Amino acid sequence: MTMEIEPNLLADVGRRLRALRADQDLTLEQLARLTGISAPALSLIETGKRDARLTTLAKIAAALRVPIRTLLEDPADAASTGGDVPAEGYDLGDYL
Amino acid sequence: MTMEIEPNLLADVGRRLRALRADQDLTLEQLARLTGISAPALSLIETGKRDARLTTLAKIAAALRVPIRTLLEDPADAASTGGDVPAEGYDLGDYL
DNA sequence: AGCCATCTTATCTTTATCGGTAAAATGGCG
DNA sequence: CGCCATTTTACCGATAAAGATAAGATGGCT
Repeated sequence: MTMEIEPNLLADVGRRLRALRADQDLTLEQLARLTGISAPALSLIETGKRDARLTTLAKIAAALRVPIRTLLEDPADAASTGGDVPAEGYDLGDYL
Repeated sequence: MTMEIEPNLLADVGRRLRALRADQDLTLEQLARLTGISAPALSLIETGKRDARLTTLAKIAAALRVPIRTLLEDPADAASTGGDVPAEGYDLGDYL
């Protein structure tokens, strides 16, 4: 279960981005000036229609003054922060 | 201090990626098959020479069985997980 | 030294991001 | 209702990612 790449990853990140921007009462135009990313590009990212590059997300996060990881984490499962490694006894079967 | 986009963001992510892959004793070839991303592309990402897209990082994280955020967080400042928003009384000055 | 696995780098093609601009939706608000 | 800000969408050109493949480089190991 859940082996796809989370099809709404982009939409989720976009939603968080938009919420963050709204929190600071910024328009796309203003964020565009802060980031150097055009407003249309920001719109596409926020609406989950564009697969942004890592440095692009980093610029936006920097302008919004939040760590990049904030854009990716579900506030819900953010509780499990502290233990990450998958137990190491993980076998890939006949995949390899 | 540190207002740039963190010039070694890609190198840092690459290092974490490589460490994660080493932990599971995977070769680039094997990870390539698991992710659908070519081994050369993985190599470029791990050496910080390529600015990967978000879904690309997501595929790799999924194959390595770690949350995507793991690739972006410095284990050092991972302690501060829990409070993110920058206090809201943040002013952008005459930037806008 | 020679072999072998692994990783790196290079080249090429396809595809997508991204900035710019301009034009359409959307949404208040008087 | 018509304005106006904001956002969305569409097109363009330039740059870059990503797959494929092949050629080097690196390193271990007998």
